[in-house]
Amino acid sequence: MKTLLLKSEPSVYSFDDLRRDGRTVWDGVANAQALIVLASAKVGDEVLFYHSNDGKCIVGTAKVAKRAYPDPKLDNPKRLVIDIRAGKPLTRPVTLAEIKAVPGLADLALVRQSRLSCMVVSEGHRELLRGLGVK
DNA sequence: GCCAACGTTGGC
DNA sequence: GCCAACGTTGGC
Repeated sequence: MKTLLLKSEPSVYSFDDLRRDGRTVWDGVANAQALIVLASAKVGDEVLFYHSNDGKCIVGTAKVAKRAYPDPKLDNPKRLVIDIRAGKPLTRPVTLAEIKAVPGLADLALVRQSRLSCMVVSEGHRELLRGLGVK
C-alpha cells in the first residue's frame, strides 16, 4: 500500500466537503505527471488531503476507493479520475511551513514542485510526516 | 522540432 | 496582487 498526496483548493472542494459527501470522484487532473500518479493508485492506498492556497496544510486522510478510469464527463481516455472516500481529519493540520522546516522533507514533491497537484509520498517521507502529526 | 509567447498554479 | 516555476500552444 502506498500513500498519495492530493491537493485541493478548499474554496473549490474542501476536506469538509469530502466528509459531507463521504466519497467523491477526484477529477480535473490534466497534468501528465499527475495523471501518471493517478494511474498508479490502487484501491486502499492512503490519501493525504492538502489544502492549497487558503490553508497550505494537510488537513486529513482519505482512501482510494476506485482505481483510475477515464473521466466519464469528458471525451478523452487520457483524462483519468479516481474515487476516494473520506478518512479522518487530523487533530491539528500540518502546515507547509512545518513540513519545510524538516530537512528530510526538502525533496518532497509538495515542497520541490509546488504546482504538482497529485503526488506519491515515499515510505520515508510518510514516516517523517507522521512525526509531524499526520496520523 | 525549436522556441517565444502565453496561461496557470500556488506560495508569498 | 505579485511573481516564479512550469506547462502548453502555435508560428516558423
